Amino acid sequence: MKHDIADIKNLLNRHDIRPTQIRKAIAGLLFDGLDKHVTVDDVIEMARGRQIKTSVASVYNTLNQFAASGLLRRVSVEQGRAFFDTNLSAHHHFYFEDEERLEDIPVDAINIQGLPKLPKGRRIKSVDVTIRI
Amino acid sequence: MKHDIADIKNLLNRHDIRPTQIRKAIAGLLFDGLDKHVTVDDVIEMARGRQIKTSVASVYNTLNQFAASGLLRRVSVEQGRAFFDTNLSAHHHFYFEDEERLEDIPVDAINIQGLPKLPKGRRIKSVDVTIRI
DNA sequence: TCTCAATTTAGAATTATTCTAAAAGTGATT
DNA sequence: AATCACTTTTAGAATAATTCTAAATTGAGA
Repeated sequence: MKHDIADIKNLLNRHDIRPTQIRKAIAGLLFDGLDKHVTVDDVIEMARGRQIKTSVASVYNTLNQFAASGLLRRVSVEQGRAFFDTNLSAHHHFYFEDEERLEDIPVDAINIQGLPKLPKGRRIKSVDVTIRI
Repeated sequence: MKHDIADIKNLLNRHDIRPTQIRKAIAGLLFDGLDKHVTVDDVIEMARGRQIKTSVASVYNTLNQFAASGLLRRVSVEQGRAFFDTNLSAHHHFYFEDEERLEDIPVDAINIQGLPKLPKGRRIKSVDVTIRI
């Protein structure tokens, strides 16, 4: 589902994020209904391509805040750059090492049976399955 | 199984790595029979503690080479530092986010049934399961 | 022991990210 | 619409992990 401007504002409001200019602009780039895995540089380029004037620091601020608010999922597959995933439903990843690129694996394509018992006082924050290919 | 000096030399030879001073020294620190997850800084500190004189660049060179030769497994759970895992048999990981620390999960504690079909011309390099807690 | 390619090293360079503090924007209230 | 209190944005500096460079050192084989 593609979001229009009102949807984007609503989405931000629902997550207690003040819908400022650049937040709306970046949300508009990211939440267009297509699942994406973007780096900070990707977002800077996308913004440039659509004449959105912003700064490197703002892109970092915004993506970090979106991730902290549960609007994006941060994916660590490389020791260098971070990827941000717009697909928030449960799923896994292929990582194409040579292309430095992620691709979603539907959750039901992998059947995980039985998780290990957790150390005391811990709860699961996420279960990440990455298949490197 | 704890390795003595001859074992370490043999281990490097078997992996076509010239057993130089610092390589033997770092291998001696890492391959003592206990599974470890170390960062570059950890190794630098371990070396210092045992009066092994070396440089930051050499630790990077050595760990990178060990990883490339299959003597270590590089683990990417954070966007910043790399972890190097001395346990080469199949297993998974707990990642303690607050402590920035890894712990092994035995392979049979998680039962993965059915992997997705791979994109054309690809083969699996690794299947990494990380449970963030 | 000599030689030469491989290795080590200190420090510079690079890259991703965070920090800082000043300028601009925001939303509520007159 | 003007004011006010706060939040956000931004350029550039700072930080941190890692790689690069080029000179010095080492080590395996003749």
